[in-house]
Amino acid sequence: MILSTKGRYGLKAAFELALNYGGGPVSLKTISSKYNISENYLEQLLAKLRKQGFIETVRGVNGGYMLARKPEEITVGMILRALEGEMTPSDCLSGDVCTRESVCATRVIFEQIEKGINNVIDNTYLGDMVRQNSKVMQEAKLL
Amino acid sequence: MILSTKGRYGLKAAFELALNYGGGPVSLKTISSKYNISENYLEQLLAKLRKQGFIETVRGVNGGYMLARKPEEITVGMILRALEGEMTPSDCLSGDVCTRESVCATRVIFEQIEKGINNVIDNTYLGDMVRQNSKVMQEAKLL
DNA sequence: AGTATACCCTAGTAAAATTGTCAACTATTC
DNA sequence: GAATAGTTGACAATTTTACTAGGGTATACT
Ligand code: FES
Ligand code: FES
Repeated sequence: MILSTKGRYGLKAAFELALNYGGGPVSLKTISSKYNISENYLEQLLAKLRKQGFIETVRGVNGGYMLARKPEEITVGMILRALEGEMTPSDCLSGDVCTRESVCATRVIFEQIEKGINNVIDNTYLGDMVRQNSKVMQEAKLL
Repeated sequence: MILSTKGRYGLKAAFELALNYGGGPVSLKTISSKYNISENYLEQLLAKLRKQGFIETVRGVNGGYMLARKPEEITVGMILRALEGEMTPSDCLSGDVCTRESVCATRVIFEQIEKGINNVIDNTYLGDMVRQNSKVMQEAKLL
């Protein structure tokens, strides 16, 4: 398992906000009950996204959460990194030099894995998810 | 962080065995001191690899570990999965149906991430690592 | 035969990460 | 001012990680 619930829940929530982009704030309760996620826990995840500038909030009655930018400007990678930290297979890749060996055979592998992951998450925008989803939903209706 | 020390240490050990393929068994102590890994801990990792048929052992004096197959027949993915379990971003992808939604927008993302990872680890063999390493070592010498 | 070497196996365990829960507080609307 | 809804910090249960400890077994060498 590569992603914890933090990344998985948080991405679902971000997708939900993208789905409702432009339609006013969505309350925590709405999201948590739709996806069956603990309310208080999801709150903490959304707080992280807010502190990093991806979502905005409106307090009080009829308040809730909303994307701070267009769905076309937020990548899946931004969301996942905000929640899970760097998406690296090994610490060595982010900053620190390999401890023991000057030339490390496994490092090359880790770099490639990282590249493979980044390639997906940095090139998929929340907007893409919304479009893809509406296409799938339409096809499901046609059956 | 995607891989734990299990996968990272285990892959290093497997690489070391690939490096010595055909040259008799390599002792635990040799590997653990070369890579600065706890002996008893590494033993447990190698036990997993043995139980899944990737390495063989010779007991007694001058004994040690050796690959059970050619380095060209063992992928990085085999090693990592033996140690870490399925390399999936989300449980949903391995067997279980998505719980809440019939059509899940994030599932597509997880599938692509998984595909990206598998693409690397299933197409890289220990033999490739050895060749790549010897090339890098030669280049380093020429400087 | 005896001893040193080296793998085998199980149990335990401290620390960290994960996955939440709880409760008091603040802001907004009606 | 009552109801709604986000904010914050503390904290607790559970699981995973990364080991450690120690006895057991097989082999080689003398
Ligand atoms: S020791 Fe850092 S990647 Fe090898
Ligand atoms: S609920 Fe399983 S991938 Fe979405």
